[in-house]
Amino acid sequence: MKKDNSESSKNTTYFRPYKGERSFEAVSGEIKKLIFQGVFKAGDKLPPETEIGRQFGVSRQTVREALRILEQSGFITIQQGVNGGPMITDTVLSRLSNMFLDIFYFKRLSLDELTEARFGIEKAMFKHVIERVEETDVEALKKNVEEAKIKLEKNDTPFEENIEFHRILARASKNFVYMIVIELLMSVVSHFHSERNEKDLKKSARIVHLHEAILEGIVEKDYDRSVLILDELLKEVRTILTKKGQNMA
Amino acid sequence: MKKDNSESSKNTTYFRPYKGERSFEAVSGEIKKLIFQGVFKAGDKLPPETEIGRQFGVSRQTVREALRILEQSGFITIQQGVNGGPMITDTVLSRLSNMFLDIFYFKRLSLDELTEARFGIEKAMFKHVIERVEETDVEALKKNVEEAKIKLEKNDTPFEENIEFHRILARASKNFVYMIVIELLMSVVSHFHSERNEKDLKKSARIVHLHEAILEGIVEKDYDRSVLILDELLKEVRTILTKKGQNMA
DNA sequence: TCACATTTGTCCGTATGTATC
DNA sequence: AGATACATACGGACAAATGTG
Repeated sequence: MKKDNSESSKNTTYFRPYKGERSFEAVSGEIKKLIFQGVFKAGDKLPPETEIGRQFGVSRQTVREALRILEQSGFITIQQGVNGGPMITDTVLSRLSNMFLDIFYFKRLSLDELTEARFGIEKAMFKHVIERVEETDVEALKKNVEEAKIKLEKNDTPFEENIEFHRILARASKNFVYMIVIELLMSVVSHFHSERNEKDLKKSARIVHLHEAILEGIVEKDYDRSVLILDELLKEVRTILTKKGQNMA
Repeated sequence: MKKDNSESSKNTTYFRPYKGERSFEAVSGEIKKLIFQGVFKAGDKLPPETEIGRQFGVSRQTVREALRILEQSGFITIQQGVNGGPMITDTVLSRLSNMFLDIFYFKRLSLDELTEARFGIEKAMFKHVIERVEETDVEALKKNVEEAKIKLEKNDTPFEENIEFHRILARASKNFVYMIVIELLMSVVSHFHSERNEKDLKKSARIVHLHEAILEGIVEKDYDRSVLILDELLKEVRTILTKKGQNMA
């Protein structure tokens, strides 16, 4: 804060950004800290911009820039209108995925190397899936495969379902770090599927079939067999994803 | 843009955000697109805020909010002063790491599950390291180990060097996706090392020794032996990292 | 060293769009 | 439909930082 010349100087501000930090950074940092501490939880509403500014002793402009940062980081969303304002909403993972996708474009990465990494990571993760899978996970996987089959019967390609299968697997690993990493990778895959929307029912059916086989292996806790099928699945995916569009501008 | 009532209406604006998009989002999106297209490259300077606003036909305030987004995403940095202004600087990976660290705190993840995931991912990656390692990578690894040893001789703990070892390994995999993922994981490890700065020379020496052994295995392209040592190393790391501070608020 | 120019940082005031009641 | 409360966006001003002559 460079100015504290508020003529109505009854609101003495107890808030000071430390040297070198800009005011809006200090404000966004303070709010983020409150979110981390659990003072604000998802669904809670923050005061309107004017009120936040009053409490921190900064202008609305400064508050707005702070809110932009929090919004971009996935901690809040903002609504206009009478009962609107900034609201705590946990979309951090989605924002992280968007950023990863940006980097993917920016660095001109290839789907080939993405798939290669996915290959190794998913296989490593799968070990824990077999160890820790619970009944609810199996149910989710079964439901997923069923929905994919229904789409196939309607001559519809179950892209999203087939991607979701791997997200469910990640959840079943009971390791949040794997979940995040898989989410990053799959969000890129999902993005390119929705971009070039090619219908290949035969290949989709093959994938659903392999998913079903993996599911059987999981139920029977047959790690070796499951991993073999997973291998086959990923090879299949690889040929689909990398047959064209090696990298993209 | 809600207002286009510029009395000096000689600057007719050809820029309009599409319905639903806010002006500052449109501006940041346009600039980001130019960066992706290579029109702006790292080191280039963007025009000052006022000029950007003039070109897009928006106010300076709107430009500033757009710049906050680009700054937060790691595409630009900003300097005050006469030769300052927004400059294109590629810090996207660093920003992604910061966001991952935020999520790590926010979701109260444990170093234990981080290490578990790192275990699997690094082992999967290592297969490609052995396949694709080049002389420059070996040189970098050797240099790293030497620097770590020098620190040890000075009774200093080579935390950063030991973490950097794994970044170099990731580079040697020649797969940028692995590099990104490892960067995310190691940035968390680095953060916690610098937080609780405990000097354990004995364990550090042991790690450096294992790094050296892995390096030997790489040089001799002895995958099986290298992986065995990597296993040992990661187990060692695990005991160090998880002996306390399972999760942190 | 010291003034000066440039550019970001921050403030205020005002108008308008938007969603809710 | 109208009033209300909120974000969005505008313009103008001054402070602070930083490089230049």
